[in-house]
Amino acid sequence: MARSQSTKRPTRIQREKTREILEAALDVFSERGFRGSTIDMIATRAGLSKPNILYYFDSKEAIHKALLDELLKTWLAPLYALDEAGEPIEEICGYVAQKLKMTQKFPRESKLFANEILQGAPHVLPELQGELRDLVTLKAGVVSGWIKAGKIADIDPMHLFFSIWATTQHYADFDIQVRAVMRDVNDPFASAGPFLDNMYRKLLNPAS
Amino acid sequence: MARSQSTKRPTRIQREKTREILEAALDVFSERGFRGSTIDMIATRAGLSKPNILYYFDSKEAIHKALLDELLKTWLAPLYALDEAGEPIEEICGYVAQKLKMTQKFPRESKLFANEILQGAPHVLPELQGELRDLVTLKAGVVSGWIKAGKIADIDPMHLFFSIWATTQHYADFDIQVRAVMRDVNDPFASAGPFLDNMYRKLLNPAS
DNA sequence: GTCTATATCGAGATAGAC
DNA sequence: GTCTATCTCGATATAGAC
Repeated sequence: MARSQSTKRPTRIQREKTREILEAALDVFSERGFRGSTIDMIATRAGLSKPNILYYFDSKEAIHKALLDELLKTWLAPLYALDEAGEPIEEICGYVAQKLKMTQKFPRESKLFANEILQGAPHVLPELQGELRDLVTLKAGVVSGWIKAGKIADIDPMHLFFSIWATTQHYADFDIQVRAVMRDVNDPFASAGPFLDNMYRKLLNPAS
Repeated sequence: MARSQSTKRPTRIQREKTREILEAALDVFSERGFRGSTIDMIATRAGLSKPNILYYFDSKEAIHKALLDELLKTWLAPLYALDEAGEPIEEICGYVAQKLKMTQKFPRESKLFANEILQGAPHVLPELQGELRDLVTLKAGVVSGWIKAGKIADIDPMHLFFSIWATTQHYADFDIQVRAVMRDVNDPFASAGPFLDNMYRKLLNPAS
């Protein structure tokens, strides 16, 4: 039988090992980037041998691609959830809070994604130009509707999303710098939450 | 004579070639990261041969370090310029504008720095924990003074700086994503400027 | 399915001619 | 100072025993 990649019905053990490899690979790739990582590092962290890794995945690139595909599915979920029928400011501030929570809970995923984009998105450019663009265009329309209805201040919806992504993911992607500056604060996320909530409430307040 | 690195008086030609190599290296490193770049790529872009590069620099790492050292000097200049005696809101919004302008003018430097931090700052961690931390602590004190004097709203100064860095550098570091989303906008920076200026004026307004 | 051993290749760095 | 040719090493991927 060929590689498990082409197997129709993976056994429970196969699924578990695949999961363990992806888990180890996420550690390594997020810390060192794709080219800075070696299969040996992944193998060591997964407690397997190098050829054994290549029994489950066709190549180093295949592992990387699998991680990115999985990531994109969950990464956009909070934005999909932005609800036109909800209370505008609570919807957007709720989105900010959820994005920050995801960043705190999944810093490795955030770094993996940042690395990919920084290198020019060689693996996910089509998804950015397709699914992401469509989703952002759709939700920017929702925000524009709120603005026209006078429910929030008049701001550029796209830049609103960019600023939310930038400010939240910063705490994972640049954590070394954040920690270097806030040396004696052990949880930067704790104070980042209220800061960002306050910032976006002021930005969106229709009265100002 | 040994490597030019140890030469006391580099000739004009030596300085020019060194500059050309650094210029080419900045291109390559910012696009592909340190490990994704090869000396051959740098050589080709500089119009030189591989061994010739290694005549001017001891190693690939030495080129990278030279770029980072040079970068740090100019990167912090705008923050140093934040003036306690100035008008608070204009000082901070001026800093935002300058940071955005620097990001627009030096996107390669921004990406080089982002790559370095994302990988855990292997080369500049001491500078982050030293010079950067000291500078930010100092300027956070200035901002705190403005808050106590009632000149700006009560916000966390450190998170203010983080948000400024994140929102401005985002347009260089994640430019592929920004361009994918804003497909038919040819200059995202043009609209980002007013958006950020408005955002920080609202955030800092002491009346709210 | 999992290992040891190995083929192969790319890239950093050096030797030595010019 | 600059080149061609080469050494060397590390890493991906494969062969083949168990």
